[in-house]
Amino acid sequence: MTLYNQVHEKNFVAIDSIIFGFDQGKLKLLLIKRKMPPMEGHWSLMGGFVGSGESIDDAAYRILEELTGLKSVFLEQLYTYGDLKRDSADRVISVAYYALININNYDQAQGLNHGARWFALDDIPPLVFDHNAMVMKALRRLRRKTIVQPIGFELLPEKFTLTKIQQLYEAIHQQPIDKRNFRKKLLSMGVITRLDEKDKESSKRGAFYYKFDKKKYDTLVEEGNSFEFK
Amino acid sequence: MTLYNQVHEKNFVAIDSIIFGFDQGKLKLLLIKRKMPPMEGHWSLMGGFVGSGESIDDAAYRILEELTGLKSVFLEQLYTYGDLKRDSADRVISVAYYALININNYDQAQGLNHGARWFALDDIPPLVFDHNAMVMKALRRLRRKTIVQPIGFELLPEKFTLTKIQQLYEAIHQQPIDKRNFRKKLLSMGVITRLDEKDKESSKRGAFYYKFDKKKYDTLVEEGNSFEFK
DNA sequence: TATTATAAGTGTTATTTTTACACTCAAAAT
DNA sequence: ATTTTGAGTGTAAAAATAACACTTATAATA
Repeated sequence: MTLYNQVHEKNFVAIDSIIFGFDQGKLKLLLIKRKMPPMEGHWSLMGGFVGSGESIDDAAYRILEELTGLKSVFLEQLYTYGDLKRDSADRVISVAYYALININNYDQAQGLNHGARWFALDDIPPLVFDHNAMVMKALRRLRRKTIVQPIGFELLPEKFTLTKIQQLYEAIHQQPIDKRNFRKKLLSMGVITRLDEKDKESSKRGAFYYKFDKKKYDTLVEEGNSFEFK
Repeated sequence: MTLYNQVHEKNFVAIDSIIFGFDQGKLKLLLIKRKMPPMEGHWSLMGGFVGSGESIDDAAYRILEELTGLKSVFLEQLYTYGDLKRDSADRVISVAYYALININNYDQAQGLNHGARWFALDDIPPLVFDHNAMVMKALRRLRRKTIVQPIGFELLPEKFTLTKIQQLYEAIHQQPIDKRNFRKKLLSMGVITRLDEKDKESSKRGAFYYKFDKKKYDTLVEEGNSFEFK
């Protein structure tokens, strides 16, 4: 018995995860088929309850790992949903997180346990509760954030071509970008480095691989400059 | 007994409010003296627990009104703090909200009940738990948001002079702004209207009052344009 | 009533950033 | 040898931003 127990009520607190991936030029979302009532069998975000002995960040990482097998990936709190009737079974407050993962690293076996499937963004089915609203909010956040911070790279393999990253930005912002302007600006920021290796998959000529240079980015930030990319 | 009760644990969920005001050219914060253990007598954000029968937004409005007497003011969810040990008495998950109020409308009598006082931003005392971190986060959010949305007006009286709003922006962003450029840009957005009335308080000559024109702003947004102010 | 003091108000130019736009190159496949 | 395909590259116009200083209206004062 502690100080607050006499006086105040407790609530269920859950986590829901919006998991973004990028594949075949499309931004995608990892959804699961809900295995328990209410709404059993419906498409849903991955989620789970926050235990009384874990922080909400820890809970979010635990739940993400359970579905994807991934531990150290980009995961950021999005928003907390606290309407009374949002979960049809009981009063549950849900803290939504969004994750950006490199789709190649995703552990399919684990996903299948939950009936998980990747959906292209323009193909998201109706989801349980307020999950569609969560997705929309996450998407808006992703759009804004990729302008101001170099988090897009989280969705790509370590080595990527300029064409790939342009396609990623086009998918996120859903609009075509001028190739020359894009490259000029991205390279001028000096946070990606060209490797000596070429990708020969997608063209005969081959395209240079680049990688994100975290050190240079950190220096840039320390100097008070900012990544700004629109 | 409902579906989730057998299996999952509940947690205390609280609200904490970062309440901004603007007075005498300074951005200010409304803080209270904590009236109960733990940390009784220390400076703190206004807060309270979320009941099992109210939404978190409702709880935030209720708590804000209790301190300020104000109902329909700008109030937005900031971030949810969920570390295990953040409250020294028990495990409490706290959803932080920030409010922007016109300091003249604030009900002082009600504030005094809670031992409330306004603090200039560069004069914030050490606060209980993680409240100083909440304040910093709210400030960063306010800075970003005032660039992208016309929420600064929430901190001003309905009628304000161009000098006042410039002082507000200077206080928020903590840097001087060129007077001519500021006016040119703000007026060119066409979301404030000049009144026929002058403020004679702060100068002999008098300065025209302006008011924010929500209708024009809404039209601007509908047309796909955006308020962008740096 | 003339002078002074104070904040309000106002335009132009240089610099920087953003946008628009089309051809050559390298290499594999035929 | 020719064709096909995506990779790679520069310049000029337009727009946005930044820098900068004097005049005006009025109340207070001499």
